[in-house]
Amino acid sequence: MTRQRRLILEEVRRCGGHLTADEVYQRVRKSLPTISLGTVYRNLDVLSRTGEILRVQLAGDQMRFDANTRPHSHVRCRECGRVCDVEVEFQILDERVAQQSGYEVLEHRLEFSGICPRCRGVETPSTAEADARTTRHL
Amino acid sequence: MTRQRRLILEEVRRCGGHLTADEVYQRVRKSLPTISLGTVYRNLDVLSRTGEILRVQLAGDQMRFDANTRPHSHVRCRECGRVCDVEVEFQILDERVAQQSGYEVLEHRLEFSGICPRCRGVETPSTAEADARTTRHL
DNA sequence: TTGTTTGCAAATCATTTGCAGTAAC
DNA sequence: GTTACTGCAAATGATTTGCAAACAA
Repeated sequence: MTRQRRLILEEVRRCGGHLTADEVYQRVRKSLPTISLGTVYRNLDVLSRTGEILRVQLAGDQMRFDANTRPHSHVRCRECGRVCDVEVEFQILDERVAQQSGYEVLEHRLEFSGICPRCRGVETPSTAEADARTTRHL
Repeated sequence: MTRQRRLILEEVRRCGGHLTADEVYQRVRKSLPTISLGTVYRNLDVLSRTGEILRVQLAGDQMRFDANTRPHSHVRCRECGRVCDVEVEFQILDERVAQQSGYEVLEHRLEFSGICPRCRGVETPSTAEADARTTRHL
């Protein structure tokens, strides 16, 4: 556990959202200006292998890293890129897929997209609450 | 509609599976050796915009193109990379996500992964049938 | 000390783009 | 005869890697 690795992990945890490698790099650089982007990539890789952070791969977007390691899905806004975590019951889907394909299903990856409350102009107290758990991916 | 575009569309349709741009390029080159990869990319882009083919984006894999334009999901085998189409009922999921996030959900993208029948060594007549609808992505 | 990790720079690899020439309508 | 499309080659951008020096155990 080097200083670099500790700082990277702290930064991903502090943000709470879904950071790209470069975003992590820019943030860590503030306290450790000599760190290199390669080191950030290598450490994000190690940390996700050991299960301390989660690798989030949204279609057509860079890899992102999340301190919330509980498996979960995402909704992405097509207008502003904002991303929100959601939880969905999958068991029935997995069974259905196994039945159709004959595969033993071990994992699923689900991403929704649409228009977020803010872009729809319907920012109400209840949607504002959801917005708090949200990350903007431009 | 140029010769290039027609040949590219034919090739995607003939294969039936999920081809990468480079795979399309290699195949079309057999009948039109002077075609360039850039042209293939540009035409795959046009054809997917006009809805004649489908852009398939599996996590951590290159973009692929599919003649089956009906929206559908995929199971990918972790052992051999084989990919099979599946259809799943999403309406309930979309509603759940909209409720949780406040987003207006327009689209979802779902990918399953696990072990395919062949890799599990349980190739039976019924799984062989599913295997026929399958594409291998190495 | 011994294996791991670093910073740096160069390499990869899929995809995109600028441009001048060519083909479609 | 425009306008869109092509081939080529170079640019892009995220990610990975080789290497010698530096560090953590």
